Amino acid sequence: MGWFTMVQLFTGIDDEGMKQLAGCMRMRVSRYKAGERIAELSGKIEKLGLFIEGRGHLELLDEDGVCTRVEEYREGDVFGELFFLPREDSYCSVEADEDCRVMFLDWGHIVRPCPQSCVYHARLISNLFQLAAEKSRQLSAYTDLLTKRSLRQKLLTYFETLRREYGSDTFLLPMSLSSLAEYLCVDRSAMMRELKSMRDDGLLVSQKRQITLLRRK
Amino acid sequence: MGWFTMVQLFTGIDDEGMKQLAGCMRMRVSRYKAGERIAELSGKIEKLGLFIEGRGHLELLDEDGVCTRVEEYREGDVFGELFFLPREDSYCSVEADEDCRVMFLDWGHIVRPCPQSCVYHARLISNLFQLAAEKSRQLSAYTDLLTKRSLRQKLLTYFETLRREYGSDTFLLPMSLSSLAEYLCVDRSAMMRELKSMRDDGLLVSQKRQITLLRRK
DNA sequence: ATTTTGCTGTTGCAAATCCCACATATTTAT
DNA sequence: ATAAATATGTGGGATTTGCAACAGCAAAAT
Repeated sequence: MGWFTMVQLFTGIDDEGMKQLAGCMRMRVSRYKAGERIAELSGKIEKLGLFIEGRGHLELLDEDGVCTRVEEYREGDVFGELFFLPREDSYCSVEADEDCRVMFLDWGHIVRPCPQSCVYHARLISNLFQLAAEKSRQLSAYTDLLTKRSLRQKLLTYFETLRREYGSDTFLLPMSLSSLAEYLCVDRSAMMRELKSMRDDGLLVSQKRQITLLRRK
Repeated sequence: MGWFTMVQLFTGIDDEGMKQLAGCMRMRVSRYKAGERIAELSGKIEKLGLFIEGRGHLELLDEDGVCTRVEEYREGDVFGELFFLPREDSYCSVEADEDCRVMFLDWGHIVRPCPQSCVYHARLISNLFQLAAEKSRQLSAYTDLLTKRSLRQKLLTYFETLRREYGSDTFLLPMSLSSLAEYLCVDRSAMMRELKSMRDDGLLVSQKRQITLLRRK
């Protein structure tokens, strides 16, 4: 089987299907050097890209000229207006952090009814819906975090998702403590203090990025 | 033209198209009394509903048995796993707040390639993608708010979106000040204090729900 | 007409959080 | 191997925010 079997966008599609889709969707692969611009996102759904090799990110230039990295991409990740629809008045682009190979699919051909009305086409659409739904879920989970009123609640909520994900009370944070503070939108020193306080209260054991939740309930 | 022309889900679809789709999608309309359960959402995309009449909401029962209203629906609004995909371990349902009429579309028939590969079908799918993208954008805008570190920044960010929306420096808040505080996840009295401080600093004029932004930049 | 309920506006005080500064690992680059 | 950059851990002190309480007002219910 080809490389694409590992890509969520193409789950359920075999070699035969890929061959058929490649023509039907006008798939094309482009190469980019680190630092190059891969695509610009508009206010309408019209592009769909897939990172085949290398890493990149989506950045947003706000009206004050401030540039922020909004999403990070690596092999297998998709981007496009379906997943991030910029406001009309902002400039938004996907940039290569390393040398990349990126596949583009023509949006018009995705939505347009396939002359052969092939099952592969339907599967691709289904996969896209799945990806869109998961993206929403992810965003919801994040807002759920942010709406928590106290630092402790934020940490616990986040740790809880990690516990579920790893299926274990002990896990390693997938990022540095500094980054975690940023992610939770709190001050790092305040977070360290709160972590200590949670250790003191017997809620968890922690050392560097290793956390063990106690008091399962 | 029919009532459905005003519904985002059916934009671009005429009477003829609706007739064709109705059979093709196995559309069916059900009635519910206030308080009744309209649907349960699972962890897989398999349902799509549309409020034709009446209001309702989506609620989530978390593992501790705490119930929260997550989304509110009125005429023309859609719901389903595409828009809110619950975690496997949670119970999630749509409930009627008033007497309702709700249309259901069969998800299998939406994704399955249409034997006639009709353009209406393609348009519906396209509309669904559009709705999914807008849902994501909305969530992103909200997280953007919540990631702001200070109360003042939260207020300004929110007011800025209202200014854009209304196209005017003066506007009426679409909710009570109390609800706004909840929405921004801050204490109401703290918010009132901050509003006063912003008035003192000449950033805006405000009285009750009426806001006028000064210092446009 | 009266009561009840909810929204607005304000205050003192307590608690949580942020900012800054420093010391020590640990990792990365040269 | 050495230097530089980044990550971790801690603390003091200023600031922001949350909490609780109250009063005036307006809308809605009785």
